[in-house]
Amino acid sequence: MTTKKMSAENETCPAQALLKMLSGKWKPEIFRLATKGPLRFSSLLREVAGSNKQSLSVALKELEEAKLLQKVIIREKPLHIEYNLTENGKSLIPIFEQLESLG
Amino acid sequence: MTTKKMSAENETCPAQALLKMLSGKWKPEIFRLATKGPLRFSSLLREVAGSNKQSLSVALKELEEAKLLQKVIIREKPLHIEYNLTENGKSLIPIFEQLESLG
DNA sequence: TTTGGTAGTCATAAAAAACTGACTTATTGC
DNA sequence: GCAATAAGTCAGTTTTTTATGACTACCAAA
Repeated sequence: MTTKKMSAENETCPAQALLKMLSGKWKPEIFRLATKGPLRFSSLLREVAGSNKQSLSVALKELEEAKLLQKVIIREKPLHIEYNLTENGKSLIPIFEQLESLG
Repeated sequence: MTTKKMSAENETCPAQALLKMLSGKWKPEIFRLATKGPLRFSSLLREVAGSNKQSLSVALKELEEAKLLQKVIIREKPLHIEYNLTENGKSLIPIFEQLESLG
């Protein structure tokens, strides 16, 4: 069963995992918005220009799996879901701000 | 001529450009090696496990275009080429180290 | 029980990134 | 001129990422 191409993720570079967490077309902006406050799916869809449900869904899931965001069900007026930064996510803010300051 | 899909790069997130400079399968490791000293194509090909000429070539070109690396022709024994960090590239080192420390 | 809001999933298609092996260019040493 | 070393390029293919539109699930109010 030795497949010719293994996605064995031979990551020899420690920074790579972190970079990957924020890589792709939508994750950086989603992360930035998350630093401003809780996110809702429908708001993102409206506010993130050019985005689409599927891509946001994938990006949110990946940010969640990377433990940068966490999903919270809000049992209120219209029941909905919020995405918040985890402690892990918050620890990335200073680095993110440094990146922004260089841009 | 309104093409349905424009790659208009609507980058509303300032950090995104920086992240993009180091995105992809090979650029993080190449950058990390560049912080240790000058790079040569053939050495990279040997040292970066699983890489290949084409991908390294593309990655180096992108790092060059992003002004993180610069190409220098070395007129010595066997004439060859070196890739060095630019000042711009060096300014990223602290951020990169922070990323590594979190990993 | 139908309607409306919220938050998605699914199958499929298109675009971008990465891989492979053959081929190219430039310089040096014999 | 001929081979060797270094640094690639090129065409074609595969893999991964992103996009589209239709459809689903949950709850609440009328």
